[in-house]
Amino acid sequence: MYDKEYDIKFDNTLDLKNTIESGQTFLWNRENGEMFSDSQNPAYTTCRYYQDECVSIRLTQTSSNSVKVQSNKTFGKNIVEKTLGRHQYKLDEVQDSIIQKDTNNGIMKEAVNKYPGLRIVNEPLFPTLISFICSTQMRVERIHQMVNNLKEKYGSKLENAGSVRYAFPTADQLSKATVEELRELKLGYRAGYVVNTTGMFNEEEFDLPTSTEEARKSLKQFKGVGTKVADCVLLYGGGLWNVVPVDTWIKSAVEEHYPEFDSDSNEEIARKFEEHFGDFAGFAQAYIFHYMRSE
DNA sequence: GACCAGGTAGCAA
DNA sequence: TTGCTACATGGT
Repeated sequence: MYDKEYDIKFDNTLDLKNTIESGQTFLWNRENGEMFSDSQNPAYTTCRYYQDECVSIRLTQTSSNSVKVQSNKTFGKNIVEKTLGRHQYKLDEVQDSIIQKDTNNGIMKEAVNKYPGLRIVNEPLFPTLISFICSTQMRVERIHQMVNNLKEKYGSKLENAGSVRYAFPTADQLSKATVEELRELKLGYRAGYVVNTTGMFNEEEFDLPTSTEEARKSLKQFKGVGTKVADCVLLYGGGLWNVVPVDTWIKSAVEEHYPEFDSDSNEEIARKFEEHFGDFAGFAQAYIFHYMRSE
């Protein structure tokens, strides 16, 4: 299945497991065993479209700052570099920035020190949009299950040497789904949002505006997309690192550790957090989120 | 059996 | 604008 193999070395530390399993992306699966359970150094697989081709990828961590990429296509390497931010930034500079700006050096420093290789992923837009529409009022484990259900029912199947992989469906493929079918896949009330949003989404023409505010507004036109979901899409699917999605975990972290950012409005918390931490505020959010959840 | 999970839409005031 | 409430589903 994989005739291409590459090593990617990062300038700074990379923690593959915590990056992929910290609720930023639901597009990867462990090769053996369930996600979000104890395991030392799992291999991850995904299957996706790139330039109209279906690409299968297997990823393993080989040292504290390198991964091995196996793929059926040469550009499997490019996909991994984009997803994990090989060229976009130096993680130590990002971490220095948010720790220096922190008003509660205790918790932020602790979170960064606990997960020094945690990065922000950069995944394709449409799968990220649908994944986070599914995420409302759901546990991370079940979101992952819903995404896998969508892949298996509507995505392209890639089969070779006894292993079977499914790509997340394109908007065109997913447009065949009905609300009834999606309810059978346990999407609950989100089924209608997914059908509606998929119908509105034109994969070729949709382009995220460059300004954060305009981009957020354009995402919120889709059904099931409010501020929090839009912000997740911007951060994990749009590469906008200044954006801070505020959910129940961040809300309680703010109440406990950052009272100066607190407000009745999650949107106001988000903007205060963004304003304070600046360009890398989304990283600050990711460290706090993962740290709170793994307590 | 209540309560909660990476919230949002729809409606009233 | 702000403040309710219903919404599917499964785990604790």
